[in-house]
Amino acid sequence: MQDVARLAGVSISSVSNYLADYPYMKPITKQHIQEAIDALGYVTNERARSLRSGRTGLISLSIPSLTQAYFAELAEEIIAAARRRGYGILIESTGFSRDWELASVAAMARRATDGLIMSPLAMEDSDIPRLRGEFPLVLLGERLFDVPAPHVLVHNVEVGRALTEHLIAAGCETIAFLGGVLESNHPSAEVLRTKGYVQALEAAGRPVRPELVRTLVGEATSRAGVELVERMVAEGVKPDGVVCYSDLVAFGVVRQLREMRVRIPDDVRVVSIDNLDEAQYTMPSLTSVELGRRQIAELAVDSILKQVKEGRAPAGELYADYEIMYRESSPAVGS
Amino acid sequence: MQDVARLAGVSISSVSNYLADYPYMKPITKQHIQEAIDALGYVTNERARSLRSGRTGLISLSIPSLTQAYFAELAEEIIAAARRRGYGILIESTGFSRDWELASVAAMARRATDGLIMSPLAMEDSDIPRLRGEFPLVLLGERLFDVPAPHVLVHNVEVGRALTEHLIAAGCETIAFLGGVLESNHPSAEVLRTKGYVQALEAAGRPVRPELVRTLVGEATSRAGVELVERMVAEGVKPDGVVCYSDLVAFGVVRQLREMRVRIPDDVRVVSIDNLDEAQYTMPSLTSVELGRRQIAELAVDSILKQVKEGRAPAGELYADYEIMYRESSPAVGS
DNA sequence: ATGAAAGCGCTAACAG
DNA sequence: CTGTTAGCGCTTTCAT
Repeated sequence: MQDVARLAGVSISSVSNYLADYPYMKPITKQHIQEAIDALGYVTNERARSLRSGRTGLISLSIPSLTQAYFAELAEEIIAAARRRGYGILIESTGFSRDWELASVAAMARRATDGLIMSPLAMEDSDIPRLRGEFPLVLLGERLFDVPAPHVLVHNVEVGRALTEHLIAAGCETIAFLGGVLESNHPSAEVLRTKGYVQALEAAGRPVRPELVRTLVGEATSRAGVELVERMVAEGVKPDGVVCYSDLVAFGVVRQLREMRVRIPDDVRVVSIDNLDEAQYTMPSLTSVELGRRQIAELAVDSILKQVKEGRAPAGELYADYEIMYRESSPAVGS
Repeated sequence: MQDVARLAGVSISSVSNYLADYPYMKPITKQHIQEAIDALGYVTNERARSLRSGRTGLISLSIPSLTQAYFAELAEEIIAAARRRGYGILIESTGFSRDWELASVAAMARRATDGLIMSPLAMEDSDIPRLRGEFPLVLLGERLFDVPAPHVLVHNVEVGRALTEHLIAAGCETIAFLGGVLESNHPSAEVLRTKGYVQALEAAGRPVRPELVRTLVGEATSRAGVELVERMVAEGVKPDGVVCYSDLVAFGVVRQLREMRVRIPDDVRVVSIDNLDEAQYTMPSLTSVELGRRQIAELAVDSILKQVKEGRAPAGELYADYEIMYRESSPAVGS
């Protein structure tokens, strides 16, 4: 920068001003500086800039695992949203471990990044005090509500309700929820989505039959979807409409139903949530809810950037819009 | 740090020495410093450290897309490998675009990270000069060989050969390669894997029948796999063994074969490459090659760290070991 | 075995 | 509109 200043015949601070788009500057001066920059191939050293300015241009993203397609696709959107704003994303994969989640919070004190977007899945209420602090923070999902920071949320209840309403409108008589949880006071995605399912049934004056709500045993994989269908059918439960907790589960559900020669959507309609890339490519393609990942990404990044300027934002809820993407497994019905 | 020094009754540089594990230091001094650090809750400011030391503790990872499961899972391993060495990973998703790939190279001049691990898929030979420079660099994959930097590679030819040999040993008479490319001088993964397939057939004294090598039209999705099978069967080509270019393609291949009531592995054995997480969960589970993602990750990160110390390494090839993971779609055969 | 001093390269008041 | 000045918080010789 010294060299640029010398070559341009100006002071070092004019160069700095130029780089910062300082408005009051003679065009001729600008031009000289630009020429010197080009001649020397100068690029600013981000390390020095960040020490002095207090900003790194980086945001930490702490998510459970990139191996889970939903998180990978969300990360992709967050990277894109950050880049549009001139920011970079440092990814920390926490593997559903409380220790790693806490580690990524602790790392904020080291000021290697300007803020943290995190999906706290393993942290406990007792860890909430550690999330206090001045650093910009955004939480993804409905856990840990008492943290003094904004939460970016998905309309889980409404999504469950909308999908169920769609199946009702399509004429389904017996609607199952695979991967749901009926009784619980923990506000997990499963519970909330199931709540929406129940609301829709009740609004339609239908009974909620517990044998139609099948809870996942382990992780939400397609194998789990296969098993859920096997067990349900073995018990003689035969729905003509199925809401799946997630696309991964739905992939297994669809596969197993076809295996059993059930026609989709003719015999059974299948709908799901996540709208993974792969949902377009299955046979049949899968009707699924786009949870607004792009919007989630933008809300989260924008909130961080705002907090960088104005300090930690208070607790609050930012909701993303969802959309049912109708595909072959359950086409839209004309209203 | 000032405060810590004052409280411990030592100089600021002793604190720095302590933090750097300087060996010649009285235990009592160390203890005082540690007490002061604990009392004040001091943590080093990484920004200042990196300005002075020239190291950021971050590595850039430039890959096409996290939406592609293979890259997402590779990224996961690289993040883990970096973390084990105290490093963080900044992910840049280039979306197969040459401009974004070049941007992530250009960003290195800004010194926001210590090195770059990149998968150059869209860059051209004419861009090679831009990859010259002093910054630590590791290339993933077989493209752009004339770059003066180490390449981390997968034994593509051998993998294609080993899978084909396995099918031959299993008694398959008619072996197809779905997603292969027979004629080409570009050393892409498709071409190399197909070359291995050809080698195995020739070694077994079998003819290479061009109608058995089906080239993908668009991206390697499961939908493409479905279409490949449809077209092949429509042409009357009916293999009893299938090597798929990747797991994603294989998912579609398996789905379509079952759709056509072909039994796997009884009528047709199916093998593939990538060993995605999902390969264990399909029906039947998929025999697939683990390309040694973990080793790829460690080789790449270690090379970067070595280059951080010793400067850009010369061109060279680092190979990861592969392993066939036998599953239901083609169980191992007793030799 | 410890301390003093000199910056790393840049930004941000503030003065002119 | 441009230049001077004073550091950001740490590491790193080099003395002692």
